[in-house]
Amino acid sequence: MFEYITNLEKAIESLSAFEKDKFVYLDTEVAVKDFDNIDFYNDRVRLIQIGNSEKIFLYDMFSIPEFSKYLKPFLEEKGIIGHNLKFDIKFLKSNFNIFPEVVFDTMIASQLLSENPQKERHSLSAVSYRFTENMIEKAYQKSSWDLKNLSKEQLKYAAEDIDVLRKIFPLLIEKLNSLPSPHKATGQIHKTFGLNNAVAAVEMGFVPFLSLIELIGMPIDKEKLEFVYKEKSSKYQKDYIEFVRKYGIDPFSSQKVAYWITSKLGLKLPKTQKGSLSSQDSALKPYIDRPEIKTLLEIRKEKKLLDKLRELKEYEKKGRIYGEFKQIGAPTGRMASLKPNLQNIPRELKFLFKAPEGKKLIVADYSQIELRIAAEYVNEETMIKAFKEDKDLHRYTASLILDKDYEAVTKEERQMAKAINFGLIYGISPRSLMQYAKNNYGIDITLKEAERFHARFFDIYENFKQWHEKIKKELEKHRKLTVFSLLGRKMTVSRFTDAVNYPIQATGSDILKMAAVFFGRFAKEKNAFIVNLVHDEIIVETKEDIAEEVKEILSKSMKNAGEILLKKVPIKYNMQIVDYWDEKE
DNA sequence: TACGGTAGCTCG
DNA sequence: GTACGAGCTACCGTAC
Repeated sequence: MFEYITNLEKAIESLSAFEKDKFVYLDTEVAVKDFDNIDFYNDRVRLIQIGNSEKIFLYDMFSIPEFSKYLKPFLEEKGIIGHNLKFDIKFLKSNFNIFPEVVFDTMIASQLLSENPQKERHSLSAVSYRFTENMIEKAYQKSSWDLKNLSKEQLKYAAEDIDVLRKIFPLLIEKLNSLPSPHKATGQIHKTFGLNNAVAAVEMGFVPFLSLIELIGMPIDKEKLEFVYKEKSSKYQKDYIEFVRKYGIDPFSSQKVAYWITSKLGLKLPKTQKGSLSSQDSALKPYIDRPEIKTLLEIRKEKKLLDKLRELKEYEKKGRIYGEFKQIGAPTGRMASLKPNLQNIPRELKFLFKAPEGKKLIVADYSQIELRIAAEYVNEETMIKAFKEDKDLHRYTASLILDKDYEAVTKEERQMAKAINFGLIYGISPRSLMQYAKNNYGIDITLKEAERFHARFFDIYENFKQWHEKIKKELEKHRKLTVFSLLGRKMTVSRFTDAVNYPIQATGSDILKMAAVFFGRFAKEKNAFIVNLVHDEIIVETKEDIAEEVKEILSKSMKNAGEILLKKVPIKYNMQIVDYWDEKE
């Protein structure tokens, strides 16, 4: 049963029912104008539902907006259990300046427990069905929550979600706690919910701060965006027309381009998988010395940048871009960014992202984090030693493979070694190494040579060899393998390359998320906010006069996070106070 | 006309 | 035997 509250006194009094609870269940219903385009600043919260094991109250925030004053200390003290709390926290923060930090998100929990988090659904109804086999009705979720009088059905629906949370929470906690966890969860979240799994504790801690990132948005120079768009647009149109006039070819018609290049220009092109002639950029690159090819590639590049500019323009609102993040976007725990994707902004456009007047950006990234993780993960002493001596790892690998002096390694040799080093993380084969060298550096090496480099690499870094062999054996035997990040994120793989890559990539995401949580907590009073996260990079927006202070906090956060998981390999990161995202280097 | 899958690009 | 992860657009074939 539930109680619908529209009276302030009753509302205040009702809170005493939760006196003894460490945590409460929470949900909100919001009057949203357009569900495809939710406006977290202008759409209004109608209901806040709060419950414990016995009671459920539905607070009508249209009737009692003053109640938020009482709710703020209450919700910021108690633990909060909810489903997809990023949504609720964004509204609580924007509507009432309420920001709970001790939370347990049942959606995140479900994702962490899933063997295939991308392919399974994690809506409240899906999770409820998976864990309790109860079907629930979500038809009222998008009903009109701005009606003067809410219907009985709406209220019943609003209360039901709390009831579902009550049922699934203990099941989720128990399952999370039964996962192996090499690190012990500590702190408020662990204490409040009895959550012992460290990965889950980090993810839960991250939920409020990811909510803030989305709510605050990434600052962009609107005027510059408009200007650059217009400029590039007219240049592109001019170049495109000029090209068609000159050569009679549409640079985007792959068929015609391939015919033109092979028949008219007499050049050779590789085949695509389906057997037709390939005219993708990489196939044309070898002929970049020819002016017509160079122009063609330039036009394609212009078009791509123009498309991206159009996309940014579309999402820009008053000098900011409010993107979305999927907290667990990949099985490795990496986030995904969408609407728009702020994690694949072309380098050439990063200068558009600019701190507003009186503000600065702090742009920070971990240096070669994945190689450092790999060295730690397999305890590869030769590589650990190189990192300890602060060597340029690619140059170092080249010098060992080629048996040359560290100083004598050429640029090309270093590039080659870089490919091998990266190949290590991805589980490269000699064949792909050969392909890579050819495609990316135009270096023609034979399969034999690639095999020799490959073998030499594993002679030098012995523990990597043993690691790879162990994985291969296990996979042959069982077809499947469970691997863990250094924090303990669990992933089941069936491909060799995944078994090699996942624990490394996942440890990187563990570190970044921990750093973001530390920063969020340390910088709370500074009014400084993370505005973007890109796998190994953190971008903070801060007032100019305290930028140095905030930079120190960020530095500490990144260091602490890294050192929790990397005990043998030193952490390294770059950090700069700038106006533009691309200002560093 | 709407949808699903793929290729090819961007980033890490 | 397979170099890892993501999102977005354009494009193409298929279903209605």
